[in-house]
Amino acid sequence: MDYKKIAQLLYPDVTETPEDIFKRYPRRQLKEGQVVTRFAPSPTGLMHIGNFFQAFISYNLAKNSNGILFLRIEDTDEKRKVKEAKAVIYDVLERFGIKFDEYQTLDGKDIGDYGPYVQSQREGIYKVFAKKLVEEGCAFPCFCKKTEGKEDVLKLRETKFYEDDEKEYDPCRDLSYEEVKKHIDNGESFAIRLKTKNTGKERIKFYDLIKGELEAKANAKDFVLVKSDGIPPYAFAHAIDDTLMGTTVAVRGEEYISSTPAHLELFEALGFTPIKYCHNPLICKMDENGNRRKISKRYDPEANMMYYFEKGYPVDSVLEYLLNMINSGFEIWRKNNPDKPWQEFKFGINDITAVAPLFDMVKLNDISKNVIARQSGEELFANWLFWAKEYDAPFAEILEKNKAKFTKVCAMDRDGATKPRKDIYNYSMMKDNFDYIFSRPTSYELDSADTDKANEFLSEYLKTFAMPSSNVEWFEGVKALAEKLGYAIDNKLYKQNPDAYKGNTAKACEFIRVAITGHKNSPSLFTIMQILGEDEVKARLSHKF
RNA sequence: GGCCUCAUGGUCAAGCGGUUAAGACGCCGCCCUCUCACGGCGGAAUCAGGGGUUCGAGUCCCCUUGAGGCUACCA
Repeated sequence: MDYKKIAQLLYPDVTETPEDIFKRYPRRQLKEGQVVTRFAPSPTGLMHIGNFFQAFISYNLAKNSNGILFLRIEDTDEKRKVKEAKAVIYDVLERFGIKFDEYQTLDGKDIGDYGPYVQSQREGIYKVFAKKLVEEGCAFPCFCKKTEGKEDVLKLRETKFYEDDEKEYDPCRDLSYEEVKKHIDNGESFAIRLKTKNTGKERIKFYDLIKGELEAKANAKDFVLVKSDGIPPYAFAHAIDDTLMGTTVAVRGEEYISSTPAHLELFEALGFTPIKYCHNPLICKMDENGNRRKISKRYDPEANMMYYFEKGYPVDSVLEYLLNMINSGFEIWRKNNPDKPWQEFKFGINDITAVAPLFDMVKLNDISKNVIARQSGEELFANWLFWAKEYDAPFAEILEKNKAKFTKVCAMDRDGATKPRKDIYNYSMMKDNFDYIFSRPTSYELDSADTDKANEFLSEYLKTFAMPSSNVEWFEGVKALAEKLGYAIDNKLYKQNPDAYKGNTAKACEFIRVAITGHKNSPSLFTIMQILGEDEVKARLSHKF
C-alpha cells in the first residue's frame, strides 16, 4: 500500500512532522506527585453544574498537589457553537474564584507555553498527526456520506442489533491510492478514520483514579479522527492536546468510560504514553418515577451555574456543597474547623465518591445558612448590596442610601451573638425576610380571636411607651404591663391553668410583634424597635386591628 | 440488543473480613425561650434479593434485580 503517497495526496501542504511539533511543546518539568490537569469545556452558552463540578475537582487536584491547572476551550463542534459562550465560561469561573495557571484571554492572548488554549486554533497541529497516522497505515481517508445526528444513530441501532459481527470496519479502510486519488480529483471532502487493529475479540484493562481497575472490550471501530471539515472530534483532539500540553490527569464525566478503550488505542497508534483518567460521577436529580436522571439544563434551573448568582447564594456555599459531594469527609472537617476557609481542606483523588449523587437543594441551603452565619453584619450587608446591584438595582439604591440602618438589620442576632441566626441561605430572600423594615405591614398575622385583646393591650402599652434603652428594660416593662392586664408572666402557672389568664407574656409580645412587623415571628423585638426608631414604632403600635 | 458503571436510612454517606452499622441534612418529640431562628437532649429510619467462600460477610466471588451511561464526522 502506498500510505505515504496517500498521505501526501491528502495533506500536500503539511510539511511539519510530529517531532517538529514536540519541539515546540517540551515536556513539563514536574516534581513528584505534581498533577497537571485541565478544565476543557465546550462553549455551549451556559455553564452546567456537571461541567463546573469537573472544573472544581480539577482545581482541587491541582491545588492539593501544587500542580498546574489550565483551561482549554473545546470548540470543535461548529454546530453547537454559541456566540459569547466563551465569555459565559470565563465569567462563571471568575466569580467562583477558579483561577488557571494557563489559558487564553478573552481577546485571544495565550497565557502559558502550551497554547493555543483554544482547539479551533490548533487545526494545523492535528493535521500533522493525522498525516503521520495515514503515512503509517494507522488511519485512512473516508469518503462516505456523513452520518450525523441522533436520528441516524437510532436507525443505525435498529439495524445493528442483529448483527453478530463484533467489529465495525469502515468500507473505505482499504482504498487504494488510485481510488483515493479519484475521490480527491473529484473534489470530494474526506474524513480521517482510525484503522483499528482490533477484531472485536480483544479485552483491555485500564485504571481509573476513582473507579479503580476497569476492564472492557477493546475498541474495534474505525472511528473518526478528523471530520470532513478538517476539525477533529473529541477523541483525537484530546489525545493530542493532553499529550502536548503535558496533562497528567484528565477529569471527565462518567459517560466517557465507554469510549476510553478507543482513546487508549488512539494513544497507542500515535505512540503516546496514556494519561491517567478520573471519571467523575454525574450529578443527578430524582424524576417523577423516583429514578435518577442526569441533572439537566432543560428541567432543572439549578443545573445552570448562573442560577446561584441570580438567587444570591454565596459562592462559598455552592463550593462547599460541591466539595461535600466530592468527598463527604469535608463535612466532618468542617464541623471540627468551623471557621477555616474550605480551601484548607485537603483530599486525594482516591477519596472522590464513585456514586452519582442526587442534587439536594435542602442540603445546599443548610450549608449556605452556615456560610452566611459566619459573616459579620457588615459583611452580610456588603454581600447583600453587591447582589442587589446586579439583580435588583432599584432596591440596591435603597440599601445604599440607608447603609447604617441596614447594616444594623444584618447584624441582628449575629454580631456578638454566640449562636448566630441561621435562617438566611441566599441574598435574594432577605428582602422578603426583612419586609417590615422597609415599610409598615400591610397585613397582620393575628388570629381573629385575639383582635380585642390585642387592641386593648397595645393602647395601654402605647400610653406609657418610651423607647427602652436595653433589652432587659424593655422586657421588664412589657411584663409589668402584661401582669397588670391579667396576663400570666410565669409560663408554668399559665400552662397549669390557662383559663385564669388573658394569655401569657408570649402572647403579649406577640401583639407587639405583629403590630410592628406584621408577623408572628421575628428576631429580637427590642433590636427591631431600635432600628425603626421611636416615631415609627409608636406609629405602628397605634395600629388598630 | 450489545458493552460498561453503580447499589448502606428519604438524601449525602463512614465502613476496606469480627463495630451496639459513625456522622450530616431532613423528619418527629422534649428542653431552653417574648415568637422565630440558634443551641442542647432524645427518637424513628439503612446494608436491593438469592446463592457461595469463611469459624465469621455490609465488606470477597457468582447470579438475579434495579438505576445510570455509551453504542455520532456531540462533548
